[in-house]
Amino acid sequence: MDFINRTTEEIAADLLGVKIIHETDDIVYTGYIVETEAYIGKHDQAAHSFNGRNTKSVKSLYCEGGTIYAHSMHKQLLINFVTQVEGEPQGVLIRAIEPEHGIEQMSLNRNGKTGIELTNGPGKFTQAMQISKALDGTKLNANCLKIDTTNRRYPKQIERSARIGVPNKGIWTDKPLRFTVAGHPYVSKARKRDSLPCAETWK
DNA sequence: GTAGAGATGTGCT
DNA sequence: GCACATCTCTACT
Repeated sequence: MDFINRTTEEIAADLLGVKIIHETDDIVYTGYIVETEAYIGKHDQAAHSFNGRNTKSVKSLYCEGGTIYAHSMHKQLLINFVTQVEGEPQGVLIRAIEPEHGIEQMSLNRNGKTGIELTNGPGKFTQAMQISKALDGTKLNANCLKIDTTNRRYPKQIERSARIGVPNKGIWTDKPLRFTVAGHPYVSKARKRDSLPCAETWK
């Protein structure tokens, strides 16, 4: 996976279907990415790095591509993969996954929830997979959080739409920087009548 | 199942 | 104090 020599939008689209792996002491969680959002650094009013903002909490965004940026929000934890070269603060937010291994433990982590409620939101899948803020600033595949681009899947169809939870940000509110696997039931805010069985959304 | 309000913690101002 | 890249619950269809 090349996190540097492509635009952040291309990377966000290519991450759909990639296998994400989190190894803990007791169990290994895996799943497939089904929803991402691109944040385009200094020019993007919705990005934490807008206008070159560089405070302690966003400094991971300024690292080189492949670094993990973890940000807490309303008691939740959100995970981004940093893109581009060092000093260019762009990244891809991981919003939802289809769980594969460790589902029973995910259900316990999620207070007994089952089905799509396990991982169909950015704060939900981090809770289900027990991802911790300690990963902020570390690199992908260097520690317990990894991606597998060999045993990955490929979406039949990719859908673009405006990003979620980004109001009043001028033209950036409506920009189609959100990428989803078309029809996938684990995509956040999806209507159930619009979704297909998981197996039918992959090539 | 859907829509809307309230609850929350962290970090910046 | 306030703004948030959110979640959950309640009330209603």
